[in-house]
Amino acid sequence: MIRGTDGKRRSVTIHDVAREAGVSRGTVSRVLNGGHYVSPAAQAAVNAAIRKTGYVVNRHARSLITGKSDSVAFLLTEPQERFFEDPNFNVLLRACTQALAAQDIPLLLMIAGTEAERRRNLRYIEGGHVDGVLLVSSHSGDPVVSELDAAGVPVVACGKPLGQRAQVSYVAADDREGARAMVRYLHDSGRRRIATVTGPADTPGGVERLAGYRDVLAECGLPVDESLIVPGDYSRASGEAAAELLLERAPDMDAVFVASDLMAQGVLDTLSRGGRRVPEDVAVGGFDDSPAALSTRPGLTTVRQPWDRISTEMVRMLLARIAGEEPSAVILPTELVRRGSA
Amino acid sequence: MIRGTDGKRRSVTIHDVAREAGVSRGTVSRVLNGGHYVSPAAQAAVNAAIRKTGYVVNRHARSLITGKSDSVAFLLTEPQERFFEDPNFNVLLRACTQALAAQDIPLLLMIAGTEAERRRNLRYIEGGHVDGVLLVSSHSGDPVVSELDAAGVPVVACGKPLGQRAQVSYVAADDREGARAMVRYLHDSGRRRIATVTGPADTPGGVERLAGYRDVLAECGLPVDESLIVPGDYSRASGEAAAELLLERAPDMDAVFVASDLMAQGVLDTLSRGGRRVPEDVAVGGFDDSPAALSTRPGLTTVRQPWDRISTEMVRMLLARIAGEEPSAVILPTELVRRGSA
DNA sequence: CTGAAAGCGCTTACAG
DNA sequence: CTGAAAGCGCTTACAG
Repeated sequence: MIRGTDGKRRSVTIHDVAREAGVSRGTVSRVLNGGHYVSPAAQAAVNAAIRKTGYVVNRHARSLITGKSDSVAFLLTEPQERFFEDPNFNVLLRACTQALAAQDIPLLLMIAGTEAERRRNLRYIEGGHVDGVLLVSSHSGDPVVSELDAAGVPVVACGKPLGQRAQVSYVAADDREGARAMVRYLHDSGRRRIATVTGPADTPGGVERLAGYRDVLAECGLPVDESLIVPGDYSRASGEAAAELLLERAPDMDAVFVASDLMAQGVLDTLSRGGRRVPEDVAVGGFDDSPAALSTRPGLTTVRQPWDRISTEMVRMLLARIAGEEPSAVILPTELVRRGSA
Repeated sequence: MIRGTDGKRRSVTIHDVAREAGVSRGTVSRVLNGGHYVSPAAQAAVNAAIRKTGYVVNRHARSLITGKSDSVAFLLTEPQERFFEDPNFNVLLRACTQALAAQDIPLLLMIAGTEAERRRNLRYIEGGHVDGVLLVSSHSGDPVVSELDAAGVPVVACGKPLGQRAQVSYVAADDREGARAMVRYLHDSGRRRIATVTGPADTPGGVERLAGYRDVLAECGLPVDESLIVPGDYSRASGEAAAELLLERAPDMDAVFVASDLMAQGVLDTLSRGGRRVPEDVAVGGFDDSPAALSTRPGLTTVRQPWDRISTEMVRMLLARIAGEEPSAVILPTELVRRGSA
C-alpha cells in the first residue's frame, strides 16, 4: 500500500517502482519477467525499488495481456460421496496443492458431482480461467475428459482414463504389477484358495488388479475358480457384502486379495464376525496403503500407491503440457507393505 | 472462440457482442452487471447476442477494474497431518466448495503447514488475489488471524479463534451444550463414574467440551474426580493412550465422554483389548459424528456437528463481510446421535 | 540495453 | 436510457 497525492491508500504499481528506480515501466517489467535484456545496474535498481516499495505484481493485469491465468484446477468428477470418503483423496489433494504452491500456482478446487456442477465448472475452465486441469475421474467414458480435450485445455488425469478416444496425459500406479506382487506373496506364504474382491469393472483399478490376480494364478498353475471372484465398488460396505458372499460360496478359502483398503476393512469386519481368525484362517491383502490400513486389527498388509510421486508427477506433467509438450503417460511402481493381516 | 479478420482464433469479447447486438460496449457491460439503466429492447438484443456468440466475460479484465477477484481462499493452518486425517475436514471442504460454486465463486485451496508456506500464502492473499478467506485454524494465537485482519482481508473462521485481539467473524457448533447433552445422556442412563478424554487446551473444542462435562457433573451433584479427566490431541492414537491411562487409574469407570470421534475410535480399541464390553461395562460417547462414527463396532453414540450448516453459514458470512458488513459470530446447535456404544 | 507507445478486455463516471 | 472516452496495471513489439 502507498498513499496517493490525494492521501488515499492505493496499491503500489509498476509505475511506482519505475519512478523509485529511475527507469521506465518497460524495464521494470523486464526484470519481473526474467531479467533478459536488462543491464545489471538497472536490474539492481529495480530490485531495490521493489523491496523498498513492497511491490507485488497484479496478476489480473498480467493475465489480461498474457492470456494465462497462472492457476490450475483440481477437478473431481467422481460421484463425490464415495471419493470424499476415501482417505487417498486427501493425500492426493494435499500433495498436489503443495507441489503447485512450490511454483506459486494456486489450485482451484472444483467438484462436479451433479450435471449442473459439471456444466458450471466446464464453462469456467473453458472460459480460460485456469491454464490446465488435474483431473480425478475414474469412471469409464467420462464426458468431461473429451470436452476438456476438445476445448484444448491441458489435462493430466490421475489414473488411466478408460474408454477415451482423446489422447490424454495421465499418471498411474502400476496396478497390475502391484496386484501380482500381492497375490504372489499370498501364494508364497502357502495359501492355495485365494479369493479376490475387485473394484468396479469400469475403473482401471477394477480391471488391472483383477488381471494381476489372474496372471499369478496362471503362473502358479492354480485353477481360476470364478466363484472366488467377487466384485465390489471400493466402499467399505461392499467389502463386507463381498466377504459374506465368499464365506458362503467358499468356506474353505484361505486368503483374499482385496482391491482397496477400504473394502479390506469391510472384509476384515465380516471375517471376524464370521469367526475367522486373520491371518491364521484367512490371510487378507489390501491395496492403497491408505490411512485405513493402519487402523485395522491386525494391521493390513497392502500394496502402497506412491501418492507423493503421483502428485508430483501430475503437477510436473501438467506444467509441461501447459508449456506445449505433447501428452504422455507415467506408470509408477508400487510397493508391498507387510503388516499383520497376511 | 471466433475467427478474427486474419483468420486466427481469438475469444469473443464484449466488443463482438456489442457489434452483434448493435449497441455500444458500455451497454453490454451494463446488462452484464445487473441490467440497470438499460432499455428492455437493448437488454434483449444483448442477451441474444451473448447467446449467439457464446460470450463469457474475461474475469481478469473485470478484476483489473473492480479491484475484486471474485474468488475466495480456503486456508488451512492446522498442522496438516492431523487435520487431513480428520474426516470432518473433507465434509467442511466439500460443503464450502459447493456453497461457493453456487455463487460462481471459485475456491482456492491453500495449506500453510510450514512457515514458508504461511508466508507465501499470506503474500498471495494480501496481494489482493482473493476477496476473502475461509480460515481453518484451531490453535490458539495463530498469527495468521491477526495478520489477515491487519491487512484488511475479510475472514471467517471455522470455530472460535482463541487468543485473538482481532475481532474476527466465526461460526462454530455449540460445543459446550453438545457436551452437556452427551454427559447428561450418560448420566440419565445410569452411569456414575463418567470419565472424559479432552481435546487440546488451546482449541475451543478442548476447552468448551470439558466445560460442558463439568457443568453436568455439578448439575447432577456428582463429584469431579480429576483423575477421570485425561487430555488428548484429537488423534486416534491419543485416544488409545488416554483409555489405557483411565483403565489403570479408574478401573471402575462406567462411561467415557470423548471429545472427538477419532479419539473415541482409539478408546474403543483399547477398551476391547482390555476386555471391557461396550456399552455393557463402559459406555462411550464421541463428538463430531464423523464418518468414523459409523465404522466402529458397536456404532458410536456421538454429538453431531452440523457441518452443512457450518459451511453454508461460513460462506454466507464471508460474502457479507466482503460486501462490507461488520464481523459477527454464529453458534449452531448440535444433535445427539444414538448408536450402540452408549 | 532502454524508453515510448499500443493494447489486453473490461467498467464507469460523464455528458447528453 | 445510451455512447464515447478514460483508465485499471501490466507486457511486448518497435525503434533507437
